[in-house]
Amino acid sequence: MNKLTREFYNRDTLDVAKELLGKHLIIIEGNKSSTSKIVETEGYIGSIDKAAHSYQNKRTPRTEVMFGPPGYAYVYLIYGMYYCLNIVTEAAGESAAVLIRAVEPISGVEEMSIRRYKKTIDQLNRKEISNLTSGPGKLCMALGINKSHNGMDMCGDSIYLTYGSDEEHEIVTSKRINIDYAEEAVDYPWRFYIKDNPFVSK
DNA sequence: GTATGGATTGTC
DNA sequence: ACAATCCATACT
Repeated sequence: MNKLTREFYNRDTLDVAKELLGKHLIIIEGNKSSTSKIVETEGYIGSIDKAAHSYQNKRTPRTEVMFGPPGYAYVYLIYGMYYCLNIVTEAAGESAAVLIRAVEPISGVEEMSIRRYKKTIDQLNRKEISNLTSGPGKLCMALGINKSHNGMDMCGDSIYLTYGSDEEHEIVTSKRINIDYAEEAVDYPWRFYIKDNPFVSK
């Protein structure tokens, strides 16, 4: 399957956020791999967005990767417990990224189940299955994404995206989640998800 | 050095 | 409704 190239990410952040829906996220580690379908995203645009870590192009050790070239991973720890995965967008010098808020498991699901619940997939109940990857922290746990992935090239060979299947999907647009502090930016319609997909965050 | 709070989740 | 849990950031 064709990989998304760096040029895909070198564009308007909200266009990238919308178009990432339905794409497949591939992670290779050793002889194992996982595939999941992106079903929910949010755009963050440092130059104008009070919800972004890099608001007003604030450059710190943490936000540095967002100022670099597009197609790299920005991974940060939230609430002292969970990691969140973003893909850097727009040209180097801009500080913008797309937060991957939810994915649908496709392959390597046994590993996801173990990482998330220390149980095999057949031991999971209905609720646990629907909670495998239905949130930004959940999907990082399931996919084994951590601080070591920060700054990784997502156009390389160990973590990358493909065009996936060409299934139709309807895109829903909404306000972003859990950014109550962001004043006027709380109302920006920069969250996108696939309508009726069961793995969209709750 | 100290203080503050968060792009979340699971449980109560 | 709220605790868990800790690091990045801002301030002294």
